[in-house]
Amino acid sequence: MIVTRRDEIVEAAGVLLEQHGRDGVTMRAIAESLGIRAPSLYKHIADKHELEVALIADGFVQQADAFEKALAGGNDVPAMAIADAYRTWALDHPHLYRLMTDQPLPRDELPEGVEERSVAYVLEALAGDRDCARAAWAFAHGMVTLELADRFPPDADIAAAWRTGIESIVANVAATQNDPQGDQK
Amino acid sequence: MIVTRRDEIVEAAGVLLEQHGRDGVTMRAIAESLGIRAPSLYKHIADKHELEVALIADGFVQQADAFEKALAGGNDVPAMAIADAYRTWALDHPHLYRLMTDQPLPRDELPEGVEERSVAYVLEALAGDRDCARAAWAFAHGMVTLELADRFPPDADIAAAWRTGIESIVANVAATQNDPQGDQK
DNA sequence: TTGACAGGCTAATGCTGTTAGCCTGTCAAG
DNA sequence: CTTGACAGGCTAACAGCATTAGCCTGTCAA
Repeated sequence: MIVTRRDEIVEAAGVLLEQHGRDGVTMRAIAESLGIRAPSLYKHIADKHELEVALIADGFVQQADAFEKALAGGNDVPAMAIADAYRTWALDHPHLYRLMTDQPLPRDELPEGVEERSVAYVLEALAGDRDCARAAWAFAHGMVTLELADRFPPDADIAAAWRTGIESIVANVAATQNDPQGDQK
Repeated sequence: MIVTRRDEIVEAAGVLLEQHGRDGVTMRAIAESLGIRAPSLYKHIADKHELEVALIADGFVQQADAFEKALAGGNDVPAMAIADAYRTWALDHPHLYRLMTDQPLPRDELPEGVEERSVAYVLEALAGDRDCARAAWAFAHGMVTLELADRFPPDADIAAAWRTGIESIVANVAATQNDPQGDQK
């Protein structure tokens, strides 16, 4: 597998992002960590935005890999396994996670299928119920961003809130499955 | 009620935020909309951060007011009323909403009680169940940010996902109420 | 040997927040 | 009245940001 200069640039940007957060990712810093000057970067990438898109795409792949591993584990309730993996991955890569979710997704610029793969695992874990999958996804995303932004009080039992949320939604899936037409009782 | 120059500055910043998004809020733009020059702003505020904190504090008040009005409405399920108000307010003030949630909350710099008031309504709507309140809050926050970031596919029934999520969590509250010790069946 | 091109470079531009230092109008104290 | 302080403007300037223009050099194919 050949490593182009562009790949090196993206990787350097990724390292800076993890280590120094979003503000640490400047064109000068990226260039410096490669031993060149900032304007030279533009021989390989169009602009900083393209760099961010590459990082985001990378993030989706990593995230989907984490989901896959979690589901493969097996014994757990699938939804809970995904939820754990979601939280763990996000807390392990806070800056990348925020980069991926802070802004409208630049779908057109992302490689085909990269987003879908990640979403597919969530859908699978919720037995294909789209509304529940979206609710679970939103819940997980909300939990993570609130935790990353220190919005929960210090004494909050965050794990309990996760269990409560996921169990509630899973129960709803089960109910819908048993009673697909939504007939009453 | 006296309006200080500082108030005018904060208000001008708020208008710019609503109209042109976060990037539109520059010290020069704020100054220009008041007919003065950027450096003069520093006679009234310490730095841009202080300005953002003021906008955030304002946002919490607005949000809490919206919740209050929603709960006062009455006939609905309280949790659903709050959820609707949450979504509506956020979609009406997308830039302010993001400013409020994008970054770790600068709690020390916020006026006392401003955050608590907003949270209290959510807790009230969930019958005081803290885990469920946190789950519901995270769910709502996640739904809003995903919607604002265009993360749902165009054909997604967002309202249905809201209903699914809130109903799931409310059902869980009811269950816990009836069975507070968590005994089985 | 020539010519093209990849990939560096410096210099410069226009944006950002922010500081230093100056000036002027208002207003209270002597 | 006059004096002096101060509030609140101002210009000039700085450092850091992404980015562009234009130049130079080493490599490699024709």
